[in-house]
Amino acid sequence: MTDRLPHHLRSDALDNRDRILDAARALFATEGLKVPMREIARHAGVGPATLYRRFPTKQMLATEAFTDEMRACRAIVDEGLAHPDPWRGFRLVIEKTCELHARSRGFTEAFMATFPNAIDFVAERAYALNSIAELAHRAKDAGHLRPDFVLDDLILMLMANRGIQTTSEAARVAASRRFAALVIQAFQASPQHSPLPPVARLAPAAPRKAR
Amino acid sequence: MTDRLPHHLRSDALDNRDRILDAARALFATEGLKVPMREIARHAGVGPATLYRRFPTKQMLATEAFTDEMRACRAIVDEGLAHPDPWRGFRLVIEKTCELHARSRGFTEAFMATFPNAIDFVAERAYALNSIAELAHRAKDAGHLRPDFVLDDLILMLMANRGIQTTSEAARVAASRRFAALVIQAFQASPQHSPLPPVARLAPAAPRKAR
DNA sequence: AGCTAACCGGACGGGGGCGTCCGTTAATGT
DNA sequence: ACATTAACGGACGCCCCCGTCCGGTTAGCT
Repeated sequence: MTDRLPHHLRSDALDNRDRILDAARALFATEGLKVPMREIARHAGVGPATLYRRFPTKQMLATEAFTDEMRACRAIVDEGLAHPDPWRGFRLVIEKTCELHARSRGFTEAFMATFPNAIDFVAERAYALNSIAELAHRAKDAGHLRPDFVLDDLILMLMANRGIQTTSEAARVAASRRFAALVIQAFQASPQHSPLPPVARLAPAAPRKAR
Repeated sequence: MTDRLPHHLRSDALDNRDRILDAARALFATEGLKVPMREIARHAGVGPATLYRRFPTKQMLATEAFTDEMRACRAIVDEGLAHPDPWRGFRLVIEKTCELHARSRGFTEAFMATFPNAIDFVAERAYALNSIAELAHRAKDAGHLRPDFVLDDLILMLMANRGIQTTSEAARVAASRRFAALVIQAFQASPQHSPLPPVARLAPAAPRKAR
């Protein structure tokens, strides 16, 4: 899926590549995906040409830079799925996902892929969503998750979490943590929940053959 | 506060001014505050100079363009405050506020004033926040609002609501409506709410003297 | 050491947004 | 009807970002 890491790069080239990725990770996290490519190049101490040579497009750079986060994302849903208590697992997924996304502004944008041409995180996202759907199903059966919960609510929650922007990362994480707790409270089954307004189709999030 | 509306504008000038405001309202709502000034001018059918002559800065334009929303915002909190049942009033405020913000992407940005130099909505915002604080106090006393609710939670909710972005306005409003319902569920007092993570200071939103 | 190819980054032309200047147009009052 | 003057908008110079080309540099191999 992702292009093979070129095996026979010269040592300086490989070094530059790493520095570029480090810079990209740092800047994407703090500034979001919209940082100018040149800013990344400058921060990495290389020329623009070098950056474009290794990563012709920002999407390729982002895809490469966010593999760690993508792995973490997968680990989170797997952990939640493996938890003996589905409701506990569900809560864990929400908490950790919110924190993960709060830590990197750019990752959320990439994951959401609200961008012109979607980064090919689609497969990973579909996997995560499917897993969570399964988890939600179990949590409903256990009577802890409200029955009218739908998967779109989780996407709604993710989109909402993205809106939380503060000055420092620490403040953002703290705010996101509290937000997650509130969301969990909202999702919890309760004898007295009034009916929810209907969902609207949000994003082409379903693993469809669209295109 | 806001510059006086120039009394002695020539008729064509006044006409242009109105068209500019209409265009600004439309574009701010759909595209957000970041639309180029020239785009607004083009959409209004005037030259850039005319736009800049009437509204030297984007903030002034936004301030003028969003007076309706601002008025609506004030009306909402007043209505909520006047409601005999404080919890019912609180819910109304949340629902209507979410919808109002869902309808205009730009208004939220202006209201939040996350921007370089804050638009002088600060006074209005402070008024709204103070009113809601009072309302929340009553709702807590009535035992319907969870006791650990703080005003920052509402700001958190607004920020989160801003994150909801969809293709159409209708979808955004629908999503926002459901979001509001979930938030209300989260805020409702419940025998079984686990303690919330601590809040982090979010924005310099705190009204200076009051409280 | 010396060669060669891989690699580097400064520089270029294009595009777009910004705020302002100034020559032209037309609304207004007599 | 006509002078006056407010008002208009095209055009200018500035800055920033984009993606690419090309002459100089250096790693790596013999």
